[in-house]
Amino acid sequence: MLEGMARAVPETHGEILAAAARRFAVTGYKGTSLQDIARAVGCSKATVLYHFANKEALLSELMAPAIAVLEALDARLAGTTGAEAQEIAGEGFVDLAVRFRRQIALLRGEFPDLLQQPAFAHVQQISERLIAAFAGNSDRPSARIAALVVLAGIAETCAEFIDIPDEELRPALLAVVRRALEPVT
Amino acid sequence: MLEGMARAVPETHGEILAAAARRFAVTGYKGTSLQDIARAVGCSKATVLYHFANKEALLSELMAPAIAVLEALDARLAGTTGAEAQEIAGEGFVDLAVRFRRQIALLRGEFPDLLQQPAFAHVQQISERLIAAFAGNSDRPSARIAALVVLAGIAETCAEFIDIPDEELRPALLAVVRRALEPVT
DNA sequence: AATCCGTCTGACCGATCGGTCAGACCCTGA
DNA sequence: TCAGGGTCTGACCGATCGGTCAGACGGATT
Repeated sequence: MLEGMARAVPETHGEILAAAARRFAVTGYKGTSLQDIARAVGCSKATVLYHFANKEALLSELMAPAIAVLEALDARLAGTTGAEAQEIAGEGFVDLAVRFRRQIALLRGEFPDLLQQPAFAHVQQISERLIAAFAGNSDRPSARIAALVVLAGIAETCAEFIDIPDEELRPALLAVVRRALEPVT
Repeated sequence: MLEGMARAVPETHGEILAAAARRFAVTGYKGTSLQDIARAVGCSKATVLYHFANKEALLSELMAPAIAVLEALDARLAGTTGAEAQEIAGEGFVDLAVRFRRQIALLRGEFPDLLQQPAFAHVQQISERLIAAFAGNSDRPSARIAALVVLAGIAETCAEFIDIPDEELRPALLAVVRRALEPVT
């Protein structure tokens, strides 16, 4: 019955997931059809839908690890204020954005739409708390504007620089974050 | 024959253009169908395609003024270097982004795709020169990374804050730009 | 009255989308 | 040898996309 052995069967599931990650990162979620993914894998569209209930399930499985890390960052942010919140948010989000560059690239411009889906129910509130942390929990409009510039700028930059090594991207992003954020009064 | 009189006929052309601007800014270019625009105007989809050759022509006419200002900024940038280039690019682009917030919002995430279209032939090169100017014409990777964070952050922030008055958004953006850019060595 | 033309529309087109389904194929255990 | 189940696929579905076209309508010109 149960055999803990490694399966010799072709791991189509994983191949589809990997191909979808690659295609989504280039042409976005809406801009990539199941046909595209199937072609990249070398199977039929029906096979993709055999391994994944629907297109949204594919996206959810792809985003799950990134969302888990985002939730962990949100937890670390609880109870912090001012400069401490800015530092934790900056270091944590740069880390996350660099590590999950592909995942960030795939929701370029589709972020508001995809947030509606049940799989991303919490992400909306988390990103609001993240902006507040970047603003040092200040409610001054200029602080919130600076926070959004930093947040969106990091995301877009990570999505753009897919190929350069982490060791080069991370410190440069951290430097610009520390410069750009409005100092707490 | 020729009468310079004001036409009493309904200016459907302008109405379609205005409705398209509003819809595109919310749901993006690809995400807005000609049917959507027609419904917002209160006419048929065929009427939209009577006044505009195709969907791309609608986009071109909508983007033309923003692109003209972008080209003017590019011309002012020619021959500048270092801190001067940073200042001109910063002030000029913030101005442009604030004024044409709707136009920027509509190409959220679709920027790379839409650049392929012939109407935006030069924009690709202009935006590369703009990034170089933000970097103070330095080729250090950290300077270019900071430049992209600023450029993308401004664009996304303007697209997000559609409703707040210009007088509030502009100075806050200018402040974060001047802070964030890497000082020229 | 007849004509003409700018404006507008419903019906239709081929393509593509996400998704379904019956059945083919093959390996395994009885 | 046969039955069962996991894997895979071609054919198909309804919906929607951008775009086309023949013709209806109405006001101005002759």
